[in-house]
Amino acid sequence: MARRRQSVTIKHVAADAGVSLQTVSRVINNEPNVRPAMKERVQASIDRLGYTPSIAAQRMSGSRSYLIMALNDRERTLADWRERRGTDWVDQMLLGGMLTCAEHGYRMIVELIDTHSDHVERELNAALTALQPDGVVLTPPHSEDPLIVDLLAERSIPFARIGSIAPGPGFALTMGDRGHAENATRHLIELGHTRIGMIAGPDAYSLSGWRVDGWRKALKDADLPCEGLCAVGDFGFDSGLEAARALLTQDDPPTAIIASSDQMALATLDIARDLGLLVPRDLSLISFDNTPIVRFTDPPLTAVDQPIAKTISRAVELIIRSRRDGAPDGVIDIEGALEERGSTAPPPHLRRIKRA
Amino acid sequence: MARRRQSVTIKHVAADAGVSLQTVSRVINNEPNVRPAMKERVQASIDRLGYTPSIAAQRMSGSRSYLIMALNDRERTLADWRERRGTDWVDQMLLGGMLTCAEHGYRMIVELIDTHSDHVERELNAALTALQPDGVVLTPPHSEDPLIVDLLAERSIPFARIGSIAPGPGFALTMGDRGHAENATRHLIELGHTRIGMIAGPDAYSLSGWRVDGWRKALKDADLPCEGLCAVGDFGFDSGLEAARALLTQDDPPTAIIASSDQMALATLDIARDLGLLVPRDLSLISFDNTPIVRFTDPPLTAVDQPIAKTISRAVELIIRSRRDGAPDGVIDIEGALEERGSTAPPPHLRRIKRA
DNA sequence: CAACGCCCCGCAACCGCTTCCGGTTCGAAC
DNA sequence: GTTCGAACCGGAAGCGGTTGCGGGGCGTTG
Repeated sequence: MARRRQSVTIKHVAADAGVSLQTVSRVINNEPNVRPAMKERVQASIDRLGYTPSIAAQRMSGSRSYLIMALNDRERTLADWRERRGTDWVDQMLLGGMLTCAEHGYRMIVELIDTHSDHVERELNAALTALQPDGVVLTPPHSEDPLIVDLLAERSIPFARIGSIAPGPGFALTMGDRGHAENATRHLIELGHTRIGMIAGPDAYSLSGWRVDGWRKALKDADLPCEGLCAVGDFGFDSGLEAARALLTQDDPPTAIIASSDQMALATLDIARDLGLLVPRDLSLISFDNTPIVRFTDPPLTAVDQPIAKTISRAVELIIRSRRDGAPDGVIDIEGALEERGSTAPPPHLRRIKRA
Repeated sequence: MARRRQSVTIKHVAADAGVSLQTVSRVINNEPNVRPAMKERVQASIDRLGYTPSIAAQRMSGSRSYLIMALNDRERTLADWRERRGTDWVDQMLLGGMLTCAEHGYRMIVELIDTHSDHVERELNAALTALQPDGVVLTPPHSEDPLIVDLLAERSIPFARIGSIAPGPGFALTMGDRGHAENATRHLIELGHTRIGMIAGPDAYSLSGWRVDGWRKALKDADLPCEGLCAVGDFGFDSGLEAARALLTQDDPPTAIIASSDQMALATLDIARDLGLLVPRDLSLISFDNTPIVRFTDPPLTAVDQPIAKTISRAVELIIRSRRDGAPDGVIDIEGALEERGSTAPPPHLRRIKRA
């Protein structure tokens, strides 16, 4: 029971239990062909000595490293961080992934990679050979980068593509962007809005397109116009300012806006204030993401919750299980939900009618 | 130049350069006794093949794992996350640490550990032997847990204690809590406030005490009272509600409050609204943390910025350098700053005088 | 009762890299 | 032209596990 400064190794356990190394190894990995009595004896030694296998050694000899790598866009992460905007993606990713990894004896390690750089391949290769992860989680925009996807496929490392529905290697997971945009739009239509604007994300992200599709479909189903009601941003605050101003200063401005990110919604809130518009009296606002911030704005924002953590968690599970069960087929869709808060209400003209 | 599905190892490089393994190893680790010409040749092969050493193998043979472990309190992290409060600590920790690690060829891995549990020791030991990190970063309350500190010291793993000034093994880093609380209080005094309340953090955190000390000192220097003006919370939103209510519903309530966390400040904002107090007209408010949320509240909160990322970054640097330079002496203090926003103003009675 | 096969367990090799140590080469001093 | 030390390079062991394979025990069968 004496605590030692050197870690206990499999050798110590073997000696303690009076068996050979590989028997201990079998017990650790739950392999068959070990008598229950023997298994128990070895387990007792393991518990008593407080033995834990070194993942470095496991990786060296066996094929598993018990590491899952989560890739993120360096530039965007750094920008978000530098400007103290909150880095919800990294945050949610880490937590959702970490917990699920822990449940299976794995660990998650976050890696930042430049996206638009000619040495992406080199960077990724370096990370892969350095860490030798058992799986990789890709988030947008990496999940749609053919270079990265191909590289992982070529190395036959299981990986998950979040926010991509393209067929191809790896598992595809989405967060119901199309449906949620449609629902959000419909929600606004039901409140009586007839001119509903959209601030879309950048084209480089497929999910930007899906959201626009959902918005457009809901409008079409209700015979409402969408021309001139869609502005494009880059998910960031500044781009949101510009997009919101463009939408709200036109001749017949929308009475409701769906923003493709919380940051752009916050920007819209600012522009509305500048223009003397009260939210939700004069303008209804729905955002995507549902980061912690939107609960504390004035008014709190109605938002589509993006279940990032849940999605990453599912991705990790798929990766870990893929060793046994193989790849799942089709696109896995994780549902979020519209969280109603104070930024949506019937449009001004309906109010006036009611008052009259 | 043909890409291979198997990683290139040191053997391939050695063969390609026509030298032995250990020469390559020397080049990688920048060891002396390698002729420049030879070094160049080997480096060329490394570049051409895109070789990166496997950290698992490096850990196995040598003494370095190139991993730094960041410990966090599981319960608190999970609670923060579940309730979508934002997990700024983890976030900032990860980013600050990750970037600095990357600069030195290290990687950071976040580990959650239960704090108030009898198997802390077991959990920590397991993580240490599994990962064999080259260093550990401890945050409050772990940084003040003797069990954890002793365990790390015993294994002679370099580690940093953030938010602890106690002498002992490891490096101590703080974020100027005492001084910042004093400055914040003085700022309010200069605005004319004479009754300044404090919502402190839990006693389990030493920094809670330091902040109270700073607040008390500033008041004492100005001959202002502090009796009955300090309430205690646990950094969480709910505890903030209670503390704020206690302070603001007493007979002679404070006209300004310093909250020891953003969450408790947000709670104070809610209570003030309930009591019909306008911030900053009737109540000035300063918070600690300066998480992204406080920029978007109404009004935006004046806050003491806690330079978590910078501190973690420094901690990582110290750990990595300690191999060469040994431990720094004394407590390292990373300065934050008071970021003035819209939640502080002169107290009501002064306003009335001015108006009169 | 001998032969056969299955279930257990252990010996040895090896994963990719570093470290210890011994051998070779080269330039300078005598 | 030797001698000698420093600089440079390579052979071999070993880190802590896993995997392939071979051997002993024991129950089943002819």
